[in-house]
Amino acid sequence: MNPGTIRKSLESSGLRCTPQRFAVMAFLMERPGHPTAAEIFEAVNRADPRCSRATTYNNLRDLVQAGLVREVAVEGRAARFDVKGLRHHHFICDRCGCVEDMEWYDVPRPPRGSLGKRTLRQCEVIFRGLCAKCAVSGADSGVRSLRSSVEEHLHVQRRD
Amino acid sequence: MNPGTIRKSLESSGLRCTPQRFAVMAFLMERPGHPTAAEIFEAVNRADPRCSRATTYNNLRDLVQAGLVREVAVEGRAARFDVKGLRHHHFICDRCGCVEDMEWYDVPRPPRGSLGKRTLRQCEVIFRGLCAKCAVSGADSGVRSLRSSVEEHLHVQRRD
DNA sequence: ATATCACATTAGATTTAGTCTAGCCTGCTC
DNA sequence: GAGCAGGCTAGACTAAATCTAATGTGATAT
Ligand SMILES: [Mn+2]
Ligand SMILES: [Mn+2]
Ligand SMILES: [Zn+2]
Ligand SMILES: [Zn+2]
Repeated sequence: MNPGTIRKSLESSGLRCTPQRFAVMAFLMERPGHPTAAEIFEAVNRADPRCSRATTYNNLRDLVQAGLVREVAVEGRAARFDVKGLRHHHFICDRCGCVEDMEWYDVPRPPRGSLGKRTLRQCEVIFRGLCAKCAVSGADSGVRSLRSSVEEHLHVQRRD
Repeated sequence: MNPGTIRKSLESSGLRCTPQRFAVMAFLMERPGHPTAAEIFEAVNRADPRCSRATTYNNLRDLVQAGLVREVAVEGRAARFDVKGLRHHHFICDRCGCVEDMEWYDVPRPPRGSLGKRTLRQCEVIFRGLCAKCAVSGADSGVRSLRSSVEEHLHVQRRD
């Protein structure tokens, strides 16, 4: 990824291009696998120890606020981060918690009236299930299959 | 809510109906506002100090695994819990982080082929924006409006 | 050139949210 | 009533993230 591009995207969002902020952004761009804050800190700090933990977290916060980076919360696991390139949805694995990109498509807005006084900014879809790796290996362990076997036994329809 | 109903739903999911487990479930049913684990612990423990923190968390884990309760992760905040009654989606407030129920509707499945070897269990929609309270009070502060003003200034289209 | 100011960064302490441990209790079966 | 499994407890522990108080950096003003 061209350094000039990162520089420009930072500055056009009103953020100064400091070495630390640049490094966080560059790492996110060259590693599109939704790393956690801890992973980002470790990698950036190893490459250049001039970026402390507090700075990594501060910069992630700033990048999210500026709309350049997305934070993805995952149940029971550390948050993951994602440079906002092309629009996309997310698939989250029930077993390993990994986050994967899914092709984007338009989501129908909520039915008229159900919104009340709320202000809608975004509709996103989250797909859940087993990632390719988890679906293949030992397809019969983990949360997902525990659930399945309970339901199978009870002939119950799960409601989400 | 009828105690018998709770009892039955626990047992038909293969969970024993202990006083502590019942209390957690009962609290979730009579307080449909997506409380955090800490709130649940505090309330249940106050009503009956025989339910410790570990037990509250263990029971929440068991209830989620059994499919009776849903856990909702929220960026930068504690997870929230939700009894699975009628199907519904969620609205999460950008500013205060509250989680609100939204009328359910069918979500189009991901386009054929984009799923690969993954196993799909669920598609859920998450709406984001400002809740009624936050939309009304001081509609011009907070993350949302910082973003908006940056974009307005730059004439930039946000991509999610 | 020097002062000033806002913003950025730092190491490490602190808080928050949740998990783990080791032992005890309770109800069921033999 | 011994044995056993599941459940419960207090409190220690851990992971993730935030806060604090001090320092650094670079732009502008004098
Ligand atoms: Mn992504
Ligand atoms: Mn809900
Ligand atoms: Zn997986
Ligand atoms: Zn709100």
